[in-house]
Amino acid sequence: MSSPSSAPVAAPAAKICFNTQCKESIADHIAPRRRGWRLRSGEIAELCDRCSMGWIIRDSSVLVLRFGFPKSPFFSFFFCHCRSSFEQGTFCETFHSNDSGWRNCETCGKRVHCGCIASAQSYGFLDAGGIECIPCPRKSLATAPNQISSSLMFMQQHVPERRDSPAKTWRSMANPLSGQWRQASHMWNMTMQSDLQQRLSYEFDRPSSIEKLAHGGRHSIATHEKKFEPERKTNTDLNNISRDKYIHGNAGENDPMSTRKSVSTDPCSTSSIVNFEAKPNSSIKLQQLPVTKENSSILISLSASFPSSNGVKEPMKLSSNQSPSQITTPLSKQFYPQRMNEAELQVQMRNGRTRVDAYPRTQLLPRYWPRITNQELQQISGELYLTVTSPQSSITPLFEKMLSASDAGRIGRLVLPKKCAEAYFPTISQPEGLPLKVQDASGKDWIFQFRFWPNNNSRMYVLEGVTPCIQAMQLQAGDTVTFSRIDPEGKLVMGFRKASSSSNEQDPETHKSSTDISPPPEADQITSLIQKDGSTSKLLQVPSKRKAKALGLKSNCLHIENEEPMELKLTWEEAQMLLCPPPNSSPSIVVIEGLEFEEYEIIFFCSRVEFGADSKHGILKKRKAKAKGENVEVSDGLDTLANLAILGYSENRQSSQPTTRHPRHKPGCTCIVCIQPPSGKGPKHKPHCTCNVCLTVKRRFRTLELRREKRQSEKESEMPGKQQSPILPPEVLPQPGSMDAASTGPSDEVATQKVDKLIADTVVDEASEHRTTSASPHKTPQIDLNIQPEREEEPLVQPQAVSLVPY
DNA sequence: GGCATGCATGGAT
DNA sequence: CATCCATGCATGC
Repeated sequence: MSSPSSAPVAAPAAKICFNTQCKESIADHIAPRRRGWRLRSGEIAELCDRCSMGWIIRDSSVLVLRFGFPKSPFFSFFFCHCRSSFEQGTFCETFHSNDSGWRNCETCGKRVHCGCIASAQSYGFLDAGGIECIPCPRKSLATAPNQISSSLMFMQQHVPERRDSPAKTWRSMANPLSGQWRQASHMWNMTMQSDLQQRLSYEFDRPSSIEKLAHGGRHSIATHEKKFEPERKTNTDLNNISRDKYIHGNAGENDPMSTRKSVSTDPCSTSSIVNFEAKPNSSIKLQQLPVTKENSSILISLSASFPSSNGVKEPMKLSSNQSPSQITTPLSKQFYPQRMNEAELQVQMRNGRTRVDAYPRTQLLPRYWPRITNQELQQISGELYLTVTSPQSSITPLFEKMLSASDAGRIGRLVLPKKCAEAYFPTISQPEGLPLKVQDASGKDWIFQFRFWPNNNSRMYVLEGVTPCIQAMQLQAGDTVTFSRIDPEGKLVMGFRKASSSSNEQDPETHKSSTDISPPPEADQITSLIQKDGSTSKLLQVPSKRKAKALGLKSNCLHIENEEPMELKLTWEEAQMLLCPPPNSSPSIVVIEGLEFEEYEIIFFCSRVEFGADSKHGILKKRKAKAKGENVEVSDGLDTLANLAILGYSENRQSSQPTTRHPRHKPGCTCIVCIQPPSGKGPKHKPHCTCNVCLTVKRRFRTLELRREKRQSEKESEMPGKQQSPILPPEVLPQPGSMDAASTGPSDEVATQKVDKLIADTVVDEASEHRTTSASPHKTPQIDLNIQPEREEEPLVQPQAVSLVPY
């Protein structure tokens, strides 16, 4: 049943989801936007929302979205659909076992089904020809881990192996696209930016640690790690294989999601599983992948700030938006602590290699894993990130330490964990060490003497002169200081967490009753809703450790701690697909700068950290009014999020500086849309700037304004009795002529705030809507992806530009 | 005597 | 059992 013919023929008239496991009727107005792969007949498979989302997210991953999780309805939406489409993907087992397309693994000889999309994740192509099933590359990787994708993913396998934390499991989803999904699978290579990330770094760095991580010896993988002998990493053949796979987007075969549960020896089994573990408040990042030329598309990087549980806005970390190969994520930084220069890093990133082969093998004890909360990160970033640091900066939590009595005492010596010091602080060879400048959250610089003294053939690292800082922070024994690094400056930032509140901040739910499954008022709302519809039982669950334990959650799903900033990487097309136009809208073709855009009218909101966030209420409300048939309306939350995500795109890596940059703008564009943050700060184009982009923006704005007015007038004339329900209050809606490229005056700011508010209101409810409308687990369709569409045929990659009307 | 510094010790991991 | 590290303590100013 692996042939497309076995799938129901797309019946546009009936508008039934092409996915045989779904067969959900497709609303007419949605159908045109929910296209899947090209069928042999030349038609395009039409999918329902869920399936199509599952489909599109498997496209090559370039777009980077970061958002708080799970507060981001976008994320919720995203995963709901992912899950709905794929999480139960046992496609091969279910559908394809008897079909053709089987090949033998070149390594083990095992039969591997290569004929279906879903199975594409189960094998990899070898450079020398042939294929190799997942477990085989993994074995290779075990001995040749110095390759970023493999190493990362390999490490990910072990993250949940720790017994002191519940595993976050993630059921890998089936692969709709052979090559594409392999890349897309990278998209799901999540790391916890702070905690997990930290651990990934160290756990991988230190082979011996993995034994600990693989505590319990649940899997034989632990034995593999014992083979992490340095000399074996020189196995260039293996490395090359791994790297090539990675570079060619095939690293998905190495996906630990698959290997971890390698007990499933059937390479076709797509129910591969990966267990993730996320510490509270750690951030999750979907790992950047190198992209091949053909699938390299616009890189969008955006991280959003969402209100933390305590209502404090979390920092928005806008990461770089350069070419994919240039991206140095905090994760990569984490993997490459301070001892690698950017050039090295970039080279290695480009080469798909990590620094682990050059980095001293160290391991942090769990108690030093950074558990910096978003609030703390905000605390740091709030003062530093957007002001002191460069736009492309990112904050990487390094480690933390609970102050001992002596640390907090008047002696002024803060004993540093040896491995932390060696990993993240400058290398010092003399006991005298060197002065180390550390900024606190308020931006104040402190200069400590970073030094050591010999101790039992070892070293004991201390920071001297910390007393003033400790006192300034009013810290005492039991409090925790956190060290983070702002990259790429490498600036050290010191935060703190008071003992009295640290636990709550770290994991607000750990103090809840283990039987308390009621979600926290904010962060877990998505979770709870998803749980209601059953989704979390498979993919999206955001339990606390304790809760997870209490609930006996051991499902093969992704458990992600809430509130964790997350970074997704999507292709531009994926982003576009996420931009759902108003149901009744029809696109208009607009040519801008020589490019044709299929334009849906969506009010674009410019928002940065406030994106989707209501710091006060935490949970955002959706605006209730939605004008029926209103073409010109605020995009719904997802659209807005996507828009904002898109706008986060920046070739200039102005990642930390939120701007209203429009994706259509070219690299280096300095028009107001690109450079003007919502705050109004920064360079401005002159009111009468005649640069191409400004003119374009103005032109587009005028066009849309006129169109909007026209529609409104038409609507009013058609529905005189019906109350006009503009999505935006009039004062928020852009006024004709107000879209002056340089109009960033107070009125604009007011409008911006209102718009942001509306966005915020929109976003959360949108998530709720998607949650509530998400299929129940029983209704969750599996998508029959027994087709291997060629990418060039894929209709989804057709640019479907969405007009983003700057406010 | 008070304080800073550097080393040693021993419990914890 | 080795290592880490919190802290005690000796020494010098």
